[in-house]
Amino acid sequence: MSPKIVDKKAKRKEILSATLRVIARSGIDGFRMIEIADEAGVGKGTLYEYFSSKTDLIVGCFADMVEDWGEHVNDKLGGVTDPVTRVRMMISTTFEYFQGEKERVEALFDFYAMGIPRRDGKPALIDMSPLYGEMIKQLGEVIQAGVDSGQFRPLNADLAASVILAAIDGLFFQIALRVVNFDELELREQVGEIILGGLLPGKSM
Amino acid sequence: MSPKIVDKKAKRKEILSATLRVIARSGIDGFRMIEIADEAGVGKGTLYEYFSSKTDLIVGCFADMVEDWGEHVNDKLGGVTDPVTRVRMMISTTFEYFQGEKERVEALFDFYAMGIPRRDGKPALIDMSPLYGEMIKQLGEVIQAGVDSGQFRPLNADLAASVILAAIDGLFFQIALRVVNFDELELREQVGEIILGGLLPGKSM
Amino acid sequence: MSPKIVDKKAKRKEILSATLRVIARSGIDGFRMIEIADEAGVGKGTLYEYFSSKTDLIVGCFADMVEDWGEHVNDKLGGVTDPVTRVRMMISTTFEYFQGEKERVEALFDFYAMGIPRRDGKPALIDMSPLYGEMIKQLGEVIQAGVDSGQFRPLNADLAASVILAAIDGLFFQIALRVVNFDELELREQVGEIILGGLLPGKSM
Amino acid sequence: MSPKIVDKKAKRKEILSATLRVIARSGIDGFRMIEIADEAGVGKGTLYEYFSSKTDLIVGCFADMVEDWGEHVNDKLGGVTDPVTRVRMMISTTFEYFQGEKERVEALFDFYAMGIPRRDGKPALIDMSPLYGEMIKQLGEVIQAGVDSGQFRPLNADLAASVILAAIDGLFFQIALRVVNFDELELREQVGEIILGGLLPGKSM
DNA sequence: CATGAATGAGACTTCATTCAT
DNA sequence: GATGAATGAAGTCTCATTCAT
Repeated sequence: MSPKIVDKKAKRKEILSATLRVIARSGIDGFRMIEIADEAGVGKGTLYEYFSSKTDLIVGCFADMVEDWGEHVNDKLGGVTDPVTRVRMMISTTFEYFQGEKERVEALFDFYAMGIPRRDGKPALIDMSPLYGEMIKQLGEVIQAGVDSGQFRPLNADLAASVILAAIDGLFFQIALRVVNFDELELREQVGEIILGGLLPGKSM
Repeated sequence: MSPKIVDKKAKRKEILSATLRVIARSGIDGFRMIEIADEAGVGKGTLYEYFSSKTDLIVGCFADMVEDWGEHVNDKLGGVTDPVTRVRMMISTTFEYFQGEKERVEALFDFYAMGIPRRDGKPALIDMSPLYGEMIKQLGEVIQAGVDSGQFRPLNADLAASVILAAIDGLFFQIALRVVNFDELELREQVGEIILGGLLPGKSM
Repeated sequence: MSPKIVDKKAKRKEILSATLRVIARSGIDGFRMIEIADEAGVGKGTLYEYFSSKTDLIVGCFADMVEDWGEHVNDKLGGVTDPVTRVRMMISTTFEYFQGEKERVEALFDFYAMGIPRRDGKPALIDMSPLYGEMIKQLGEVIQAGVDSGQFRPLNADLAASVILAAIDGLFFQIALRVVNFDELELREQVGEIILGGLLPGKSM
Repeated sequence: MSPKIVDKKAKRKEILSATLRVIARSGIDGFRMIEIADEAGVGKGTLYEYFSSKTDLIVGCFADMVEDWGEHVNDKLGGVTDPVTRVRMMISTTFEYFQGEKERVEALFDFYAMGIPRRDGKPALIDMSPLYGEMIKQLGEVIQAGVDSGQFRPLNADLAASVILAAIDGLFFQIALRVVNFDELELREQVGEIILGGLLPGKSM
């Protein structure tokens, strides 16, 4: 009579969380739906109650991570208005976020591979262009503000934004490869300064 | 007595070339061996005369590209000794190499996804750690020379090398996403300067 | 909550039964998994729910037949203690069992071919040595008892057991070849007596 | 001008000999044409100069062995006319022949499996019925002569021939399994007597 | 709602056979 | 005559997805 009460929201989140762990562990091509089911502690059929297909699950997992990352960064940058500080904090909170759960970094490049538009016409599973376009735009505006205020060198703000985001992505790859390790705060800040170094006007350090 | 004479080296190269094009077009998980065979204009069985498995083919394809890139860069950097010039040229020739054949960029992140070490114990298909370790070491030495000569700011040379390589990787991703396009020389040089900007001592530009 | 309920034991048995029929019909090398699936009325994938590989299926099929044959013989020999009767009945019930379903005889030599140890090191798919060792031992003990009681001539009991089992095997081959046909009880008993003849002390018949 | 002179007969024989060794080593389903080529020291294409297909090669190999065995037995039985001696020698020379080259025994049951007529209509690769029919007929005549002369008990001569051939076949199987070993002459003769025992009139041995 | 047994499309890989040299 | 590179048909096995319970 009284239908079982299920917190669909929470179970969905749990499935997404399990998916991230599994992708990090087995890679996107390698993993099987049964792994997700086992990891999430549900039956295989249940996955299809929440996601219409494997692809849908992967896309949902990436979208969830991006949204989560966005919230994390926005929380931290809340009232900060100074351009230099905003850029510096964007970099540091991003490292902080991804290093908080290693799975995020380990899964990241699986998602990236899925985001490349292919020549064969069929759209990439995940269309990341809008995401990157937006990120570049937002970061570019901050940088432009910094340029206008004289805190940054006069440079192509959008290009600078591209490079900063690129450096972060590339460093995540090296972290995933385990050729660098930024767990120590000091190193992380040094990297931040090197990245920022390209923007700051001449200083002797 | 006089068997058919075949240039196995050339045919192997042709298969690798076809493989790169197919990976760029269809992605690493998506492509099927028959696609490579068709693209290379050989029979399916022939692929297995040259590569023992799909994995072997993928690994061979990446190794071939890395080797080719290495030769390309070394050719260009031949007699150059000045650290600043070496770094600048490494960046520019790398962009030049990858943009020379768009397939390289489009396939790159498929390879990257395969290079991530997984928690599940089984080794990554492609172990890129040594490659990156070596690249960081070599670039780091050049940067260190520049630091010693006062041409670069005093900074952690290996970390700076990491960041430069990271920025290049990350920019390739954006190129693959088509959110940036460095086909124009001018833009490419601007990017080079932004990346280098982090290393150069204060200057007003 | 209430998943589909399936009698896995019965379905496994049905698959084994289908396998025997298919091997009898098409031979061990010739048959394809789809034939088994069709014969058993299940999908191809289902076979792999019950057996991990084609080899596993073949091995299981033989093991099942041997077990079934053993039970059949033991049932019949239940309370029989007289050595001569036991040997005679072992022979007759074995013929009875295998002729009860012609597929058994027709598949037998496919299994036998798989039981031969190969020089190349890799173990035979089916290790029949223990089975034959055990059969010889058990039959040998019965014969020895007959020798001790004077019902059989004094002879090497294990060797005699070997020869009896050999004659049965060899006759199955001729049955499969259709050069002899022991469907008639009379012939079957004549054969039994010829085989036994080697053991019994001089008699004029 | 002068065409290469090749002893096709000898090369054919060498290929057949290599085939027997390979079948003994790898089994009939397992072996590959390249193995035969390597074992015979010729190219793969050369095999097809002498045999039209893999099947043809297998059939030729078995036929060759049977012919060779026939000659061997006939040589030994040359002038022997006494039925008992002929039967005894047929048994002993057959053991001698097959144990002379272990490959023969090891390959035998692969051939046997191919000789079973299948229900699916298509004829067995090797039709052994005529061979066995002929063997039974010939051995049966000898036994009948022995029965007529009073040297054998009065029994169904063809049935007895069947049983004797069956016992030999079955013992070869046990030899191949390595559960018995008749390399020692004494054992071989004991076995011969046990087999013959079924035929000889009462004697106390 | 939840489950997992069943399914079959699809992909890799093998290997007998061909044929240009 | 001899060879072995090339081929593609064919078979095993995987795994996303469905659906009866």
